[in-house]
Amino acid sequence: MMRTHLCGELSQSDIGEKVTVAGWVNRRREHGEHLAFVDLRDHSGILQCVVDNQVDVRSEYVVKITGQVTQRPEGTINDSLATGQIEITDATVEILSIAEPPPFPLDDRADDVDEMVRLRYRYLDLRRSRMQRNLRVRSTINASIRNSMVSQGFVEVDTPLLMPTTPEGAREFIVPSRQRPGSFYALPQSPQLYKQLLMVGGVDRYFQIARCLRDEDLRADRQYEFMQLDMEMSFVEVDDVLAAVEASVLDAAEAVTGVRPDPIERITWLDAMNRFGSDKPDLRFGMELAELTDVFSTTEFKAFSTAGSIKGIKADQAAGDWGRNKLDGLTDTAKSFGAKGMVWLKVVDVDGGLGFDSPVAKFLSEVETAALIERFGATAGDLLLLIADEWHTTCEVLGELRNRLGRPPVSEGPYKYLWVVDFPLFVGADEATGTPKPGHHPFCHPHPEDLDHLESDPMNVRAWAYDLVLNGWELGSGSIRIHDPKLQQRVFSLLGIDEAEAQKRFGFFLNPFAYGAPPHGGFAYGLERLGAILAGEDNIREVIAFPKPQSGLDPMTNAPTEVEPSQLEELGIRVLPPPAD
RNA sequence: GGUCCCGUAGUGCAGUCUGGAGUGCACGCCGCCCUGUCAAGGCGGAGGUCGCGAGUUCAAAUCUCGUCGGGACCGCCA
Repeated sequence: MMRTHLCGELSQSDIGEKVTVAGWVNRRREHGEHLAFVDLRDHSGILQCVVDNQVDVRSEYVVKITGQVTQRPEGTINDSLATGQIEITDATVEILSIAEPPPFPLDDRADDVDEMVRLRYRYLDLRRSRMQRNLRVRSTINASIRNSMVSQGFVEVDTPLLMPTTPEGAREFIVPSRQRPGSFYALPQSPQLYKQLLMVGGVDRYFQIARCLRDEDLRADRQYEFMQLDMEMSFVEVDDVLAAVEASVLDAAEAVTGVRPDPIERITWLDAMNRFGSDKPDLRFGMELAELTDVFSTTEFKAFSTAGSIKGIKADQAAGDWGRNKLDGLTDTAKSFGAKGMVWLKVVDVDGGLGFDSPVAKFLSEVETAALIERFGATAGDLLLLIADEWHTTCEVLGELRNRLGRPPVSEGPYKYLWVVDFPLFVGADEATGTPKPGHHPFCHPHPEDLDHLESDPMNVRAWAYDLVLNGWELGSGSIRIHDPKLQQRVFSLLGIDEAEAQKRFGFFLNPFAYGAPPHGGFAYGLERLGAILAGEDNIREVIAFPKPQSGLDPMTNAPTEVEPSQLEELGIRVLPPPAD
């Protein structure tokens, strides 16, 4: 070994030892001809070495230093450094690599550097303690999840990256076949189909730390490629799946933070929408939606009299923070989410009681005003926001407004995990055909209590489908799957898919179910999202070694690149000229 | 496909509204000095296509239009 110790693991108990450490020169401080301090950095920390200033070492030089661990002289102890009690003296320095000055400081100041610069030089960015910590958070999560799943009797199985294209769901990355020019593989959006076939194959409990790829626009919480803990179990009900997933998530969280979270609360999708206006509510703050439809049952106010659902939220003592311009902006926000408008009311003192400062105050009766104040428990200085629309829009818009007004950054504590259960089987309808669209995916098992009205009232059929939410981010989702071909065909029929089309689109997946499929269900959750939140980051790029910016163009490798004409020739591919505008 | 914000030295910024010579700050870098510093200190120095291209103007970092790049979000992500 080239070294005897890591920089960060040395302490006062090593005083007197002769050691060899190696790493990068974090900083050098010169003090005349024969004295300089070199702060040596490796992934474990920083260690001060006292060296002869005749040695020419500069920032980011890679050096090996041999010397004696020594107690620092009185008055020179650095409390802000973990190794601040000690230093290496009688040091001999061997330069292993020289280095150009880095394009940006490799300390906390780089947090403010343009992210493109960091990504272009990601290999330098990764030397920083923040990135080292974040990669190790990811590693800890993977290790504890793997351990948790194995200890629960799950079997780790790899599934193919090259698979057939499937028409449903996210846009796929496709890979041309050389041996069959004109045909293509698709990279998996998830191992969904394979893991269900593993259940048919008797694996019983499967898991995989799986790479998934989706060719959809990038976001703070979305990359083209991401990792998920993917799992599937046979002979189980909803509670069994949730318990297995919960154990792995809590194990991972405990391993990273040192604190085991409380058992995860559950809420139904319907309650989540009614109370928080979201299917991924952030429970770190209140500001729940208040039901107001009944308050306005006989109202003269036109905008309210025709609405199917009226709800509102209250921002405590926020009236002063929201002037006309900002409220107009908030109204535009509400409209951009589909609302026809937004009513704001500032609660003010009027003689003998409370009233409203609002453009619509004059349209509200005394009874309605009093009922609103009472329903919200409002006091002077509060700001009320009301939305009147069809139920789903009312909820969703208020959920968005609630987040705008009250939501802390996702990375801020405390951690609030939440199961959202009983999702609807169908959400909305296809505009062209009028048939319902699957809420989760077409293989999701309807709730047995709702099977009697599957055909007569499909939009009110619940699914055995569930999501895991952390601080308002969807970590993952899952469901109990349909294992009975007859039930599967009922669902397909509702989706407007006849047997011939089902065979064509999903045949390779459905036919195996004729050979004896066990009841089964599963789940998958995103490891970058969990990692980011546990690492205190609000962007998953910060916990990915080599992420891509929103354009998907890699500033470090310049991918994607053009390929040689001969490569295209071999694949039977001709590229169209760029479209003329 | 859309909305909003950003782009000035290697890095972070000020200057832009109200046009007047690349005017400036901090860090970093290079050289010299310095034997107890620790995001050391002192002195000196180098470093600029104000993202790019048009337009307006006697004059553009500054105003206008376009374009490129980046970010947040909507659509999209079964």
